[in-house]
Amino acid sequence: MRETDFIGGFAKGLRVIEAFGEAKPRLTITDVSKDTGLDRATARRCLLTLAELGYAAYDGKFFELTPKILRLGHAYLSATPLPVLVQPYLDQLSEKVGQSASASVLDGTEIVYVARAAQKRVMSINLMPGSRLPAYCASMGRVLLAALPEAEARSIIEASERRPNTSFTKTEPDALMDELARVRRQGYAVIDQELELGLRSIAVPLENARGRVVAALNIGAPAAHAAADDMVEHYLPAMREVQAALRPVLA
Amino acid sequence: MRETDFIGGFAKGLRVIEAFGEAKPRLTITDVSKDTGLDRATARRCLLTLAELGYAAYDGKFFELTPKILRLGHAYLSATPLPVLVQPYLDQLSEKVGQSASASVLDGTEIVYVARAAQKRVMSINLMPGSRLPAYCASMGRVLLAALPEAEARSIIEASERRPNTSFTKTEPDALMDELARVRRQGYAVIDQELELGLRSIAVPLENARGRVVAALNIGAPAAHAAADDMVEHYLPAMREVQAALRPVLA
DNA sequence: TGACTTTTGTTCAAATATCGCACAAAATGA
DNA sequence: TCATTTTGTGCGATATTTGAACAAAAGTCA
Repeated sequence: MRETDFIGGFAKGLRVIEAFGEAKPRLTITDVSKDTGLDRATARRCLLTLAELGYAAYDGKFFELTPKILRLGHAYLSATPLPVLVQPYLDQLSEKVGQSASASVLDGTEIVYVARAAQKRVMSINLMPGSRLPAYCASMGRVLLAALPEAEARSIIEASERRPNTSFTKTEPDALMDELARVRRQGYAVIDQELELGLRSIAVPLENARGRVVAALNIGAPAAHAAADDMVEHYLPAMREVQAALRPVLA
Repeated sequence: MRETDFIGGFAKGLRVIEAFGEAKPRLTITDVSKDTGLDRATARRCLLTLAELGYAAYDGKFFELTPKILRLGHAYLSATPLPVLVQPYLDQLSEKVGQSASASVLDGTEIVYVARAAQKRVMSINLMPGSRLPAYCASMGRVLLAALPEAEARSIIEASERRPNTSFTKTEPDALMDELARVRRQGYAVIDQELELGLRSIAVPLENARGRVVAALNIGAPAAHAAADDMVEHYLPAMREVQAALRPVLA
C-alpha cells in the first residue's frame, strides 16, 4: 500500500472515538488530546466533526458519544454471518443447560463477545455483544489462543496486561503456555474462578467446514452450581453437539 | 463552527463503515463508492485505511469488517451510564414477569436498544444492544416520539419509511399522531402485532430527576400469552415501579 | 481578595496531505 | 474475442494539519 492510500484524518478520528471507554463518558478536548497523543487542535477538529455528524454531543466543555455511534458496531453485527448463525444455537444451549452461553472471537489480546444468550446474571460484569475480556484468563480466550501457532499465542500472552483478578488467576507465560497445550490436547478449556470469584466456565472451539477455528463457544456457571471437574460432564456433551452442528454451516 | 473545523476525510470514513450493514458483509470498492456517493479513489483510500488499522479485512477483491470495529460502539456502551444503570432493573423485571425487557433511546427515525434482558426468544428478529427498529411502529418508539414536541414527532414520522410489517401496522401520519396523543395521555404505549405477527409489547418512558424523558422501557410478550388489553394489567404495575425507582438515579 | 501560575481552548498562516478527475491496466462476462 | 466493468495511479487544485502564539478560564497561595 502506498503512503497516499492512507487517510490520516480518518485514522485519527477513530482513535478519538476509542478514547471514550470504560468510565470515561465525558471528555474535554485536552483529555482526548492526552489520551490519543494527537495535537489539541487536531483532537478538537475530530471532536467537532463527530458532534457535527451527530455521533457526539458537546456542551461547550465536555464531549460525549451519542447512541448514533452504535451504528458503527451494528454494521458489523448485522452484516457478519457468524453472530446471526450462532445465536439460535446459543439460545437452545442456554435453555437446555440453564446457564448463560456465549460466542466470541479474538481481537488482539482480548476476546470480543459476538453473541450471547444470558440466563439470570451471576457475574458482576455485564456481558453483551461487543464486550471484551482479556484472552489469557477467559475460557474462550484459552481456546482461541490454543488454535494459534505457539509463537503467536505466546506473543499475545506476553503483550497482555496480566493482572491477577483473583487468587486463582494464572499469570505466568510459561504456565499459560502449558495450559494452552492441555487445551489443545483436550479440545476444551475450563476456567476456575480466574476471572471472577465464584465463576467457572468451559469453552470449546467452533470450526468451519475446512477445520479452521473461527470462534469459541462457552458456558459460564456459578461455582456453587458445579465443581470444576463436573463442568465437563455437565456441559461438554451439549457443547459438542452445537460444535458439530455448526461445523458445516460456518464459512 | 467554522468550515475548517470539519474533517472531511473522517466523515467520509464513517460513511464507509455505515455502508456495511444488513446483509452486506462483503463489499468491493465500487459497491462502497456507489452506496456512499464517494469517489472511487476516496472510497478505496478509506477502505485501505480501515484495513491498515485492522478494522477491515481485504482479500484483494472484497472488504469486510472485523470484530475490532465493535470497539467503536463499545466505547459508547461501556462509557455511558444509562445502559449500566438500567441493566439490573431489566434483569429483575424480566425475571419477575417472565418476558423480555429492554431499554432504548431514539436516534433519528429509529430506536436503538441500549440494554436488554431476554427470556427465551419469541421474535423472529434477534435484538441486542445496538439493534435498531423503526420508531413509528415500536412501543418504545411511540413513547419516545410522544415525548417530543408535536412538530418534531410528525417530521420524524413523515421521514420514516412506513412499510406495513403486518396487517396491523399503522402507517398514516395522522393516525400515528393521534396514537401519540393517546400515549402522552396514558403515559404508556401498547403495540399489538404492528411489528411482527404474534408479538405484543408495552412501553413506558424513563424520566430523569428533572422530568426529562431519557429512554424508554418495554416488555414484549407473545400474543398467545396475553390479550392486548391484558398487557396493561399484567405488566404495567411492575414497569411503573421500575420507572419510579430509576427516576432519581438517571442523570 | 487579588496577583500569579497553570491549564485549557482557539486562531492563524505556512507546510503538508488529500481529493477527484482522467487515463491506463486488469478483470469480467457475453 | 471484444465490449463492459472494475480497479489502480499520476497530478494539479484544493483542503487539512501543524505548532506556535494568543486569549480565556481555573487553580494557587499569601
